[in-house]
This record gives sequence, structure tokens and C-alpha cells, in this order.
Amino acid sequence: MLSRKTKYGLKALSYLAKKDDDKPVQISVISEAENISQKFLESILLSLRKTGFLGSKKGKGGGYYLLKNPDEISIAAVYRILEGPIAMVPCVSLNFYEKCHDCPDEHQCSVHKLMIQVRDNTLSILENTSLSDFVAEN
Amino acid sequence: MLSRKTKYGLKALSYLAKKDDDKPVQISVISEAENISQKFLESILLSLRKTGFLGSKKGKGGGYYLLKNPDEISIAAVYRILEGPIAMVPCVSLNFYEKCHDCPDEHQCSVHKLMIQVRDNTLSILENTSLSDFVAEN
DNA sequence: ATATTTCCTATAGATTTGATAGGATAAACA
DNA sequence: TGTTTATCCTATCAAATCTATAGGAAATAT
Repeated sequence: MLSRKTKYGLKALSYLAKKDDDKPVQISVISEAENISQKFLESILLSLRKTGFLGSKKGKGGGYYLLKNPDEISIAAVYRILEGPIAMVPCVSLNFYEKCHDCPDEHQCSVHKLMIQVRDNTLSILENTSLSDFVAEN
Repeated sequence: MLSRKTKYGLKALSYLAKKDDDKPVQISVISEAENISQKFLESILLSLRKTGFLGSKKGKGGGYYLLKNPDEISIAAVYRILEGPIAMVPCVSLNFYEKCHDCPDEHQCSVHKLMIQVRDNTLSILENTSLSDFVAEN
């Protein structure tokens, strides 16, 4: 299951993507529109800024705005920042690879091969879906 | 990411599926073969028994054995027992549906539609893969 | 100057996860 | 019948993670 952090992050990003202009939007505006705790959202937007998805502006009229076009922001990229690995086991993760502690040889692990399938499939959706898909429909 | 519980459960089930005969296998044997804490594995096998995947026998020569053919045990079914919902958000779960606390109307939620896609795709793998696929290759 | 808004760090409560402990129960078998 | 072997069951616990919250610092607009 998605953590709230990731879900909130995606909702906030899509909120920004749906806007017509690129003017900064205050945290409080997004948090009210999307029913998200303001302080929690603040920390989420902060990490999206530090990882290059958002820009920010302080003071009156300040807030957050997208740094890229919605179609350049893949859901996979956001997911990796907020949620972590997309793979279901560390030993099949492309970006967060780790050896499983219980497997002397991962190529003999029955779970390993299945999880590669799941990963590739999930990846094909998350990589090929962008924020612009959120705007388009609905 | 998969919890250890689920990973261990899958490994234990595939261990049983790989065996030629249907004789009961003791917890200790599986836990040593798969590098799993014995007591932890015990609780996992117990819940797999209570949900109809495994049979058990007490006393000398006892242990656990599969109740169904490996090709009748889908990974999805095991996943739901040990891990819970396959869906990434409760509002798109088929078996564990719940309203998201932050969405007044889920059909207006930008995350909702994407997660249906992810769910269907993951589901198509997990439903169509069974324990017998673990035995076949590798 | 003052008000506004993000920036940043620390912390805290709740929940989940991963595991352990220890005795009860049942079966096998000598 | 008694002993050994193995699962059954409940309770508990430490560590990690998740979901926030608090409070002041820094920057910007007016």
C-alpha cells in the first residue's frame, strides 16, 4: 500500500499540474483543497523541492510551483523519492538494490524471478504515466 | 516492498511444492533450508494452515504439507493472506475496499484512476502465477 | 518595520513489523 | 502407559516506520 506521504505528494503535484498558470501556490491552499495536514504536507513539498520537482518562493505571494512540465514528471520518479523502491524485494530493485539477508544465492530464490516480473510490469506503468495524465482525464 | 512474513511464506510454500512426495515437513527443516527464524516461520505456517493452504500433523513424523496442488495456489491468494491488499490505495482494493479518509469523492481523485491501472496489472501477474511456476523453472 | 510564507530541525505518539517465550495439545511409539 | 516429538496458541517485546506536530529561523513583499 502507498504511504500517505506518497499519496499526498502525488495529489499535491497533480493539483499544481492542473492549474493554468505557474504562479506559486501556498501550502495552506493545497492542504485545504486536498484535505491534508498542513505541517505534514509542508515536509513533503520540501523534499519534492530538494529533489528538483518543485520550486518555491518565500514571503507574501509565495508558495510552490512545478519546475518541469507535467509530462516530464513520471510517477515512477515521484514514487522513488517519496515511497522508495518500486520493487517488492530489495534484490530486484534497480535503484535501491540490496542483497536479501536470507538468500545465499538470489538466482536460486524462487521469489526472485517472480518479483522481477512484477517489478517490470509495475515499472512500465509508473514510468509511462506522468503528471500530465492526471490532468488530462477526470 | 514485501514484508518478510510474505516472502518467508512464499519461500516455505515453494519449498513444499518442490518436494516430490507429500509427506509432512517439520518447521525446523524448512527454517534451516530457507534461513528463516523458526518461531517466526511457525506463526506464518500456522496462518497458512488456518486459511486452508496447508495441512499439518502433530507428533513424531509430523509437520506441514500442501493441501492443494501447486498449480491451484495463486500467488495473489497467498499475498492477500500474508501481506493484505494488493492494491496500492484502499479505495481501489477489490478484497479490502475502504474509503480514503482524505477523498470526499474518489472519482475526482487523481490518484485513484492510476492506481486502478497498477492494481489490474499487478493482479494479472499475481493471479496468473501459481506455486507450480516456482517449481518449474529455476 | 511588519506581515507573510517557506525553511529546517527536533521530537513524539501510534502503528506495524519481526521476532521470542513458554506452556498446551496431540500423535507416535516403545 | 509414559515419553518423546511436533504443532498449537497466546502473550509479549524491541525496533523500525509512519504520521504527524512544534517552534523558531530565514527570506520576501509591501
